[in-house]
Amino acid sequence: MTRYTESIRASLRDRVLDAAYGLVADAGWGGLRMAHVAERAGVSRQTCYTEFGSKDALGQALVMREVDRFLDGIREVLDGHGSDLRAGVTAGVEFTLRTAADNELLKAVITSQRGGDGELMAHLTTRSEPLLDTATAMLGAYAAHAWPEVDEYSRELAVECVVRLTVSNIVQPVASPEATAERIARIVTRVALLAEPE
Amino acid sequence: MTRYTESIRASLRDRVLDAAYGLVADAGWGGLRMAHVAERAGVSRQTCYTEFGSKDALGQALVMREVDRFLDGIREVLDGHGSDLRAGVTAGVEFTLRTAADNELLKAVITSQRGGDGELMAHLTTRSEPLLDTATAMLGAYAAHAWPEVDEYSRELAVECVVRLTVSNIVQPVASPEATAERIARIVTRVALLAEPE
DNA sequence: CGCTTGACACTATTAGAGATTTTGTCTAGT
DNA sequence: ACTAGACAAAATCTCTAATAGTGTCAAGCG
Repeated sequence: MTRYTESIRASLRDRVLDAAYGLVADAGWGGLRMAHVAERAGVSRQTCYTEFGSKDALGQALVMREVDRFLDGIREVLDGHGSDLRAGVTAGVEFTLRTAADNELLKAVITSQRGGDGELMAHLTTRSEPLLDTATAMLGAYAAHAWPEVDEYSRELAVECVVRLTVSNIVQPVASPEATAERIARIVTRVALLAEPE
Repeated sequence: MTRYTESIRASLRDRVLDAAYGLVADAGWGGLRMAHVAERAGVSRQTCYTEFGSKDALGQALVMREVDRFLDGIREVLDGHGSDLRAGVTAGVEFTLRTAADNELLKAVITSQRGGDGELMAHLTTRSEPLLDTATAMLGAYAAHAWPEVDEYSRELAVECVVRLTVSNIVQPVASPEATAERIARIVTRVALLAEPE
């Protein structure tokens, strides 16, 4: 398989996945028809099957793509803020809140929401459950790099706070993403920077 | 209506509610039959209707009782720890985690979980939504009393942390209630006690 | 009175048969 | 490498009849 064919195929996969994403957003996973996906992607139904194998497999590929994109986004945001952990956290949290707000699918994955329109998740043992673990690990590594002077236990505490508070604010938002991110970063800074009292 | 009749009636209501609680736990709200409730409570079906009016009304009464009991429990736990906020928070969180663990109904209310076996909540505008708000307010008042030297903003931050982290750990537990409560109290202490850096 | 019992209409839930879609595969054609 | 059409098998919808449950009434009992 040549390089060229590979890139063609990749763009084809992406077109199909894009179509699927839009249709799932409109009608939910249950209302998704392979025929519609094919049509919207400008491709034959058969091609979808040869490329993905089955509707379920297409679903898996879809959430895997979304998850990977999200994780890449987080990585990018974090890397873009060098050693300023506070700024990194603020930006990362805001990015996550915004993503969850306008990507129903990722919101469902992040909050581990079952049932509802996201019947999609019903059978996704793959890279969807470990999402939060991966994000936590990434944030932990970033924290270790950006705040080497903080002891490990405090860093752990802080990272757990970021993740849990962020998810909490996705499920039950009270303010804008900016304001919330700012607030969470503030909390987390305190958790990390205060040595154990008493 | 005499005092005596009142207490008789109250105990009758309680017996019926107890029966309903057990049956809901077994079969879910959807699987609950008024006839079974009456039978288990040792009461006629008609009595249930004269007392509560309808199945839905009985459901409301049930969750209201559970919510009130929970709130009373929190109040008691908090009051039992005088001015030691840290101890109070630890005990309160542990109480909440334990309650959620063995009271499916309250767990559903606390986490605002919709659908599932708790189809009960589908139509409860009453004292179920404000639960977290009430608990938050109680904790806030308690904090103001136990930690007067901490500025209000820091207290707000800390209270929000307790509530959100507790709910988060109900939804996704990683350790025992004791360990988790201890951890949350530690985090919250840091949030409250650290003056704003930079 | 306060409760039980049995009877009742009305409504919601369930079960099954049949029609209709959709999935997933195959084959021939471009 | 993809499209197009045809197809069996499986899933989903639809409608009907039967069943079960809710909510109300009136009669009876201590």
